[in-house]
Amino acid sequence: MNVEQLLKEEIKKAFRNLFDTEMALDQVNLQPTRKEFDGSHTFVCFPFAKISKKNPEETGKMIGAYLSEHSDAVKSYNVVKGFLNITLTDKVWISVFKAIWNAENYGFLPPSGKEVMVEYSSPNTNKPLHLGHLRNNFLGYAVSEILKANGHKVQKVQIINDRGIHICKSMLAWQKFGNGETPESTGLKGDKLVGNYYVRFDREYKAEVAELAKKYAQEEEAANLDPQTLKKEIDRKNKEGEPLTETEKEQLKLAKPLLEKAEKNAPILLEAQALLKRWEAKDPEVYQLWMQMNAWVYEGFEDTYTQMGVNFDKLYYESDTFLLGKDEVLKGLDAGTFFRKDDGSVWVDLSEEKLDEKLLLRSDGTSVYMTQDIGTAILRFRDFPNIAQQIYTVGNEQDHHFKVLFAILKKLGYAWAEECFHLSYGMVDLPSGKMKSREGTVVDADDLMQEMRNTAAERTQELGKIEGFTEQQATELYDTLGMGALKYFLLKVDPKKRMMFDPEESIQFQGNTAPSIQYTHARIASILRKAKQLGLVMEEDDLKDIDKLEEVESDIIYTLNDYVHKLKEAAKEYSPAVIAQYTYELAKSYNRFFQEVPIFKESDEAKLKFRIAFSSVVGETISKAMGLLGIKVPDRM
RNA sequence: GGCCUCGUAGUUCAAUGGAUAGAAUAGGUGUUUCCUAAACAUUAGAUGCAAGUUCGAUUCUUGCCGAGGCCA
Repeated sequence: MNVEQLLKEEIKKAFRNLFDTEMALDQVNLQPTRKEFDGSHTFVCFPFAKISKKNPEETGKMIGAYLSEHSDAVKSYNVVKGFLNITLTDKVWISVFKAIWNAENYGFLPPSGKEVMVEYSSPNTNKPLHLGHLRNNFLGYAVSEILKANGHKVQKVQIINDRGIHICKSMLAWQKFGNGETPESTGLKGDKLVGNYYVRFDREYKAEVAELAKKYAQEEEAANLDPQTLKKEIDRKNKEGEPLTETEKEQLKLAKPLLEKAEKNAPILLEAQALLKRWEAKDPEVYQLWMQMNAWVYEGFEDTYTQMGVNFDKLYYESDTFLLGKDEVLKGLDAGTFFRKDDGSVWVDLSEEKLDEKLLLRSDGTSVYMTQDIGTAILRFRDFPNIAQQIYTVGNEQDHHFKVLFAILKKLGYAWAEECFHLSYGMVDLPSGKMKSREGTVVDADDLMQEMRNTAAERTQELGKIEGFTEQQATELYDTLGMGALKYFLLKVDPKKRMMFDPEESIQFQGNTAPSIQYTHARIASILRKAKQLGLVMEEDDLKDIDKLEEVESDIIYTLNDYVHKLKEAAKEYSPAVIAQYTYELAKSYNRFFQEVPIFKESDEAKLKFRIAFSSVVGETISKAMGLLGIKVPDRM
């Protein structure tokens, strides 16, 4: 039974009989009653004053009086400043509970027949995963689960950016300075090892740029100028808001072009570019090395994904799709959708879409990000012809990129482009500001996850909560709690918003956190264990003997009933935060119930059994909701 | 320079145009003869500034200030 629907029907009737007006059902807007007032549903009367030709206060009173007289469901009402608050009878709540309790698969909607693809993760293969990737992965995974619970079929995929200049940089540094190091020889995870060489490349590169720029300065007869050092000093001053001296301004004008020239001509960069060319020409030696280093990275990523608890149905590799992208661009060129400039580069004109011109192929024929994204999108729809929608979980710094991508696909005549969606999420900031790998202010994903598990272990041991646990059970619990805390922290914030992560303060286990919710679940599990021991099981008939509920009980039934609404809302908004907030509310109300209402002391057996069944439903709902977020719940903690 | 986000308690986050702007943390004060105190109860504290739209604006519009991003 749907309470809201029922109530709306009744209000509709009230309008018909009181004001002789026929309302559409969706005109009747109910909202949850704020807790400082009595009631569960609130009808806002202001918009209907015109229909009733009475003031809102009067309108509310008339409807309320009508309802309490004519409807079995309404126990009482009150009107505060034009807000009609409706209290339903306990009988209604009991039947709502019964429906949920009896439901075969409560919280999972029937199959919709819709199939969607969710892309998430999609890292570069030159660096280990960091905090930003964690938000991405948890978000993509949770959205996938939410869509599944809404009855859709979901394909989880990612594109691995395994080609390009970045991986060549790591390869080159490894060739030059690696001395044949491998993950085995160093004991490092593969992604970490490769990442180290990327950093090494950058260091060498910077040194060469500084050297070269100095040399250029000497050639320009500005022997005293050290462009790199000058630039650093000026950047620092700009950042801290210090004014620049006149000499510095003069020197900067001189140094800038020299520096740019050096950045383009540093020998190590030229070498990396040469390596990329050889890779594109499928030089066996280069290819071999590339496969080797990528294999290391994948192995490392695989480990990190396992820790994160995420997975994929299919992986796409940029090295497989970028050529398809080129083909599509050339086809588009032939068809006149794109145009070629004098230097041979290929462009698309999107001025009609209020976006400007965009490069698709460089003058030397090499592809850009856009090229391969076109290829990948097309390939995916070939692989999965039934998908209605493609969702890209990518940070909001790419907002413009995706606008352009979707516009291009539309221009190429792909109807499905209309249904492509960029699930854009905000950056994760540190107290020190933005994460920058070059400045070493990155929070490594593996390290952070380990730290969370350690903290969970410490906290649990402090509280003395692992009596009777085996070593393995304890380890599992620490993982459940630590990873839960981390996932919940990153998911409870609206994905669209940028968020702050303070490593010190973010690791909390009290309040609006996963461990606190998990704790509620463990308490419920404890009650259920005891009930089982006592052989207490509720039968449907027991519900007939209950005619009165505690206030907190009907509150919780309202919340349980609201789960499906939240599930739909979360899917519509692509927001796991909706589920996170909901779960916390539910756990919080249950904690109040736990505190206020005794269970095993209850002398009325029907009530006692009801409270056990009721607890069980709350526990299951918590478990399901947390499951959507990829968070496990323990039975003991 | 053009375009796009975002400004809410000390801090981290909420609020389909609705009521006295919710939580959590940090700070006060309480609650363990009772099913797990990672809990509960209680107290104090906020919409960047200025206009406009209306019965009503944190939400919509414009301007300014501030933070971040994208495109050159």
